[in-house]
Amino acid sequence: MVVKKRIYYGGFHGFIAPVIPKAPRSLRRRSLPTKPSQGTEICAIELLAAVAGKLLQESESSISSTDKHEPLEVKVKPVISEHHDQGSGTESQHVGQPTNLDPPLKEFPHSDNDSNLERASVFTNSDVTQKIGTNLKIEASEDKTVVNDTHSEIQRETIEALTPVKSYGLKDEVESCVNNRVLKKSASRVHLSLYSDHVSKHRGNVKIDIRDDDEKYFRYNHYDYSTRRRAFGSRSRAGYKRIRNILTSRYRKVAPKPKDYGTEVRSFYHKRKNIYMREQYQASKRRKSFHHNSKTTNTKDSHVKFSIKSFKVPELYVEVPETATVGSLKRSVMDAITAILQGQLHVGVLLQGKKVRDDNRTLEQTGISQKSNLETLGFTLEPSLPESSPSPLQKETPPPSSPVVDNNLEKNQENMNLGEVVTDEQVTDSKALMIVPEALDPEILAVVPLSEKTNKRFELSQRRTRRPFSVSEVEALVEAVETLGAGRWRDVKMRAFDDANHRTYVDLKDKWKTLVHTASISPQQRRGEPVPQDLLDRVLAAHAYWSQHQCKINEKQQKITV
DNA sequence: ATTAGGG
DNA sequence: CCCTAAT
Repeated sequence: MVVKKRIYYGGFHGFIAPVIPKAPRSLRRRSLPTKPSQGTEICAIELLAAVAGKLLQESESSISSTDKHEPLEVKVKPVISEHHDQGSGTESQHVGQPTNLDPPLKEFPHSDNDSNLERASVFTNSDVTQKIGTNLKIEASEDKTVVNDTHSEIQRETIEALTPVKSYGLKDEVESCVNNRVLKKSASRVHLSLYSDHVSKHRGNVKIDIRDDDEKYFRYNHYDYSTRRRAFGSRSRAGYKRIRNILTSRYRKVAPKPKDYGTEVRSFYHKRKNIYMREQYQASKRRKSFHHNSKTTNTKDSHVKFSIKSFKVPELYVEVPETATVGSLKRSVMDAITAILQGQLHVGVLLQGKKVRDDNRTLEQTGISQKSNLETLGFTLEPSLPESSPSPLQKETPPPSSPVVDNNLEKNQENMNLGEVVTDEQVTDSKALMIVPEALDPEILAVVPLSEKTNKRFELSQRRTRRPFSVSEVEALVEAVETLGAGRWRDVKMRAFDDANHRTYVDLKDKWKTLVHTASISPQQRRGEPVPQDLLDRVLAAHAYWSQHQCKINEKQQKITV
């Protein structure tokens, strides 16, 4: 029998799942805001991961609401750091001086914790955003005849404009982050510099769930001011179960079937911590820059002027052993960043969320003009990585920007099993791409505790690959329902799909539902592999029959009860 | 674990 | 397909 969300408390291969008392769903889902315990240290790295997760969430939610350019407000409460001894300065002193790595908060008069938070927020907005943002200015002509202004041109210029960023103080920023094991202002500062785009566009809060190696569980700063988003951070436990289930499920054919790692896995689990940073840079939809008074404004060759605040960058994946030195962590982070920035970069052009593929059309033809909505113009960086797992059976090689590592271990395997090809036409979703600095053991990765957003990510990626019913399957289903009736899906499953592990009775039920619908609409409206009309007729007949049959049963039952 | 139905 | 409520 196929199990999806079952908990195996026996643990597998030495990995013991935490026993969680079950409560009603409504209660379990509720996560009460919890104040941080006093004096608890937050590792900067974990904060980094948390912020990254938060930003990821922000970016995801922002897809549907791109117009909410609100500043990110990071509600991280610095627990340990002390500013009492710091003199108070004026705020304006350091604004715009990002290279100053001194704790920025000391510039503000110290009061209580809450004001600390505010200060952090202020700092990030004023400082970091400016930095990267002002570095990229691009100008392109709208008219091809005047200037070579195809998309390739834009892309080239974009890369050139990006170049300064490489040498620019990114490294210092990152390293200053890593230097602080205890949460300090500079830590959050770095995060935000990495996500400067979000800083300028989103408002949110950060919740940090930290679990230590002994499964203790802390929740920090659950300042959920936003009502439009579902809280994340209350599902770490569930995430564990998820992972375990995934590994043990026959449906989810995740590649890593653990060998006999036994205690090895466990010790590993205690040794390592996973930092899973995913970042989504919302492709900058920069507003028009304002050059209306310029003399060069003719009617003939209008130019498209815009600036790029930041780029949508694929996720960063960083894994570091807990026993590693801080220095090596620095290098790992640096590697991940440089790998993106120095690798073969491609620039994708997005217009209204859709990728512009034709490099040869003019901006005008594509609809990119100063008059039109330049806010919807965006760019993505698309590193091209070496194929991690070339699958000979894969008929269609995914574009370099598409997910390579992520959950494709599973997908690839399924593809091979079924000969199916997953075509990711979600061009706007070129997010999942990992930079793995060091060789990564997927088996271990799956067992290592994952941070919250990783869980979410993992779960999201676990949607089963679509498997359209074949005609023969439909035939079998129809036959079974004809004899057993609609509603006895478990019996239908056992009768006709007992050996098809990937078809649950829910699937069969759903399929029947769609079959009935398909049969009742005109052939022109149907999609997918056409189902023979005679089968559809049988569907309708069976549906009608069993509907009536059900009615009769109900009537009888009613008479009996009355 | 199954069933029913909405998303 | 997924998710949930209700059995």
